[in-house]
Amino acid sequence: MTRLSAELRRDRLIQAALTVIAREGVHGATTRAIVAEAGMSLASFHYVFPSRDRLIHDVIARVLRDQQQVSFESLETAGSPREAVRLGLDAYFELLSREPERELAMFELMHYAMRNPDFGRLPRVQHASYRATARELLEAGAAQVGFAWSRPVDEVARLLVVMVDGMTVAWLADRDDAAASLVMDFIADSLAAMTVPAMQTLSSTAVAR
Amino acid sequence: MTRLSAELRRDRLIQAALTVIAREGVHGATTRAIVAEAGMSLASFHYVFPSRDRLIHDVIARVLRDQQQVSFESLETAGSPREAVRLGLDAYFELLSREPERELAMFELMHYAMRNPDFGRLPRVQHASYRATARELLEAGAAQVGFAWSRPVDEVARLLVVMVDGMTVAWLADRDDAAASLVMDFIADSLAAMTVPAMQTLSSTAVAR
DNA sequence: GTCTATAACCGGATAGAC
DNA sequence: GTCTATCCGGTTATAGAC
Repeated sequence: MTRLSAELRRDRLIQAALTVIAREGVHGATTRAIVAEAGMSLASFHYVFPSRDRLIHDVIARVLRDQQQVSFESLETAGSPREAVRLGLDAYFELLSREPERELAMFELMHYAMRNPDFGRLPRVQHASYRATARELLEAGAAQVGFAWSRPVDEVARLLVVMVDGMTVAWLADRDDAAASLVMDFIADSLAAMTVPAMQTLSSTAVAR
Repeated sequence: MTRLSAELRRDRLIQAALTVIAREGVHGATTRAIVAEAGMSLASFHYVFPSRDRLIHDVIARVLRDQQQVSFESLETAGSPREAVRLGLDAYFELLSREPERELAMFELMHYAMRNPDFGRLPRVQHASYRATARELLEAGAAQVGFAWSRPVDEVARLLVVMVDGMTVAWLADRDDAAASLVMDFIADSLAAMTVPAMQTLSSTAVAR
């Protein structure tokens, strides 16, 4: 029909794939389902992607790129480290509750990548990207509220990702909001215990043990 | 060939399925691959299972049943709550390191069940089973080493499962043993902070806040 | 570049002989 | 009860017209 550039077509297919994967799972994201979602023909798919696996690969890469745009808004009203962490967790949980399939899809994509040797180090990169995002948030929170982390921030970021991932897995399985709230309280308490009041003249890294 | 009872045949197929799922993932566990692993014909499969999905369902149920047999041995030498938790975590990590695909398979099975409405509450049950096992270990550890949990043990169990799941996801993605060790130290410290010295005359539940 | 049509294959499930 | 042979729907990928 209308002539589209290969780049635009790739973008649309990746976006459509993400939608279908969230709705039907990686298994249900067949090339047919994806092109139907994108409103194009099956042949057009193979004009821009050599294979379905290559598309899945690029979907993961896209997710990693886009996820960097996290919101720092929720931190602005926090009065204490604990509150800053708790507000950030609330914002995440709100996202998780609104689109559970989206988060489930992230796990499915990671596991799919782990099973396919062609995906190489992508699972590793995906997890590193999560930690990098967590680190940014932790540093932004510290700057915003005025405190420093008493451990290397990379360590704190890893612990945060571990706990948030675990909480997500649990909530996806049992959909227990109250239990998730309990876990978030625990996370907030744990991270708050890793902070020290800010020193004006020293950078936060210099304060770390 | 040799005549087998339906029950025995079911057992063998479930066992074979578990092997194939660990090796190839849920996606790769086709009926053909499973019967090849079990050394029987495709028709035999459908003689005892109405469908592949029903087999997957039963595989999950089997896993839940068998997992109860956890080892309490590692706790015996512990001298403190923190050490007890750390030893338990070491034992788990040893298992994870030895058969990573097995743990990956557990996640895949849970996610597969989440995507299929026919599986009903099975994901919920699966997670509840993990927590129940964690609870048993926590109670055994307290009894063995001689301390009590200062929070409801169900809460502690949930936090433990959340952290262990998160650690597992992270390690499967990046295979970073040192980072996992750091996380296990954190878990041990966190749980140790939730203990109080045992009172001889009161049960541990009576001591909980 | 984009489409329709089809090749080539694979998977779950079944028929029917033994 | 157990097997071989087959059906049938669905999947990726490609051929070839426009």
